[in-house]
Amino acid sequence: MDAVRVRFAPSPTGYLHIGGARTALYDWLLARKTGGQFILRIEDTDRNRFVPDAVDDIKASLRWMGLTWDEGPEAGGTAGPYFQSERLDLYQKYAEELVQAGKAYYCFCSPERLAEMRKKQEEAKAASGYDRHCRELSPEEIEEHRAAGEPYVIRFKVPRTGKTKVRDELRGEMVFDHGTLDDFVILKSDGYPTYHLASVVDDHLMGISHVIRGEEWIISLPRHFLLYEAFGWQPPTFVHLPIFLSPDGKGKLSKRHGATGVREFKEKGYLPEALVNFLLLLGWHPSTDEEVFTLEEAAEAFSVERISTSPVSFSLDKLDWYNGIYLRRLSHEELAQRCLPFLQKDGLLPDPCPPERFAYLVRLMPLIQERIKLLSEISQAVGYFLQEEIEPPEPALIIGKKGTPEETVTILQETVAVIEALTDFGEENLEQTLRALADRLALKPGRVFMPIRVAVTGQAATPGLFELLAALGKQKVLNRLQQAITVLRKG
RNA sequence: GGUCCCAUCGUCUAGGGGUUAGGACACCGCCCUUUCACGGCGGCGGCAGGGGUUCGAAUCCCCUUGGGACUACCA
Repeated sequence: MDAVRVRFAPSPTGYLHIGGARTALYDWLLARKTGGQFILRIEDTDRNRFVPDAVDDIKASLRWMGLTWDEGPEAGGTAGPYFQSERLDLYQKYAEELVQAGKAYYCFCSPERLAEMRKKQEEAKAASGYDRHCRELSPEEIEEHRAAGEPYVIRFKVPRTGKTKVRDELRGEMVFDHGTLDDFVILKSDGYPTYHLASVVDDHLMGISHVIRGEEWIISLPRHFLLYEAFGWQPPTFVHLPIFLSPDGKGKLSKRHGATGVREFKEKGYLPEALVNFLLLLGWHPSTDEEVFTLEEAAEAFSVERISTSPVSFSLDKLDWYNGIYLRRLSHEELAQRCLPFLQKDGLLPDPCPPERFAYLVRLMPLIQERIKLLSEISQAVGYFLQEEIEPPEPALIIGKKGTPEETVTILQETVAVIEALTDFGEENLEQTLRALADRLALKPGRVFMPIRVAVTGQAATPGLFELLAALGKQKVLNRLQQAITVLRKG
């Protein structure tokens, strides 16, 4: 088998979309699995929809996911340039070649005429498509138009009869009748190629062995096969990935359905490991029941044959679960590192963060690692440790469902007393002391612990009380206990 | 409208002639427990419908239905 060369070819018309990210992932995986090359090619042939910082976002998002490319922007390579806008002469040359060979022709139809034609077709409920108006122009007529400086496009001359047999690796052979195909544009009037021409020319010139792309392209497959045939080139293997449907089941996934850009997932606090794993299983399945894969493990297990063909509803619930899995796999140091930007954004830690404060953050990680599922939840989880003071909690929250204000004040006062006497503020000693206190007051441990918890954290759901108190430190604990007592007395 | 693709729990899916139709997420219950999580155990829940083929269809074929894609000088 020839060397595997796959390419991810996004169009810089927006930020890297989650669907594109999956395509890139499968590309990368196939290259890795086979020891082949992963190429990044920027398809910037639409000058109207071009978004200036889209290329940067695409590169950054790919890198964030760990999908580095062997050839492409910044990486270089011998098959470049990797921006289609820098290959215009190539497309023009090949388009012209087709014209010379009588397989394509100049078309001088104005956008207005085309719009009019389309309108009529719609009204007549006829099949849509170019009416081949310029297909049989005589050389003289063509010269006349060109001499007049009229803009033109180059259209591919689809055979009037016959069928084209195409092949998708997952779906097998499909046959398209030429009668359903129109003479599509391959070179636009601004000298830029359309996707059809550019991708075929580049895939051939770059030695691409497998084209992995979204299912929305399968309808264009016959055009691409026709182009390969016209050039006398061998088509690559095509793999069309199932489309992502919106979670509500209405149409394909789009911006209206919440986060669809890779960067948005990053900002929401998802780990790239989780996103990658989630995307991996959306359209691909191993032969085992395994569900958790690192990028390397996935590269080992991946195979094109196990990609599915049915449309995928893009529902996020499993992503949260994956995020939890990978969050818990991180070392405390690493977790802290990843949480840091979120805490800085919320003003809970300075930027840059002094080493001692970072060390304290690392110290807190074991307390919250099992309790957050998004990095963005870190501020809520750890805020009361990092802030000197907390808002006085609501009396009702301190007292709890079953307690009385009087009893709660007593509990808190007794707690202050025993804690003040403590010299060893370690977890174990704290537990011993407070359990003994509950015993002495003849109360259930929970009855004693809950008011303390709320008093020092302001929250009812927190890490274990003793580890939390130890991490907070004696002074803060005492201050907040006092504050709670004051609040209860006033209320 | 035309062309094409797709069809197993709510979701992602395994299963490709003989299975009590398997797993994961979500949901519910129980256990663990100072709260919340984590974890463990259990439960709920599915082959779109109709015809064939076959001794036997979730599995193969056809039709219907449903969903989706495309229908640009966008990709």
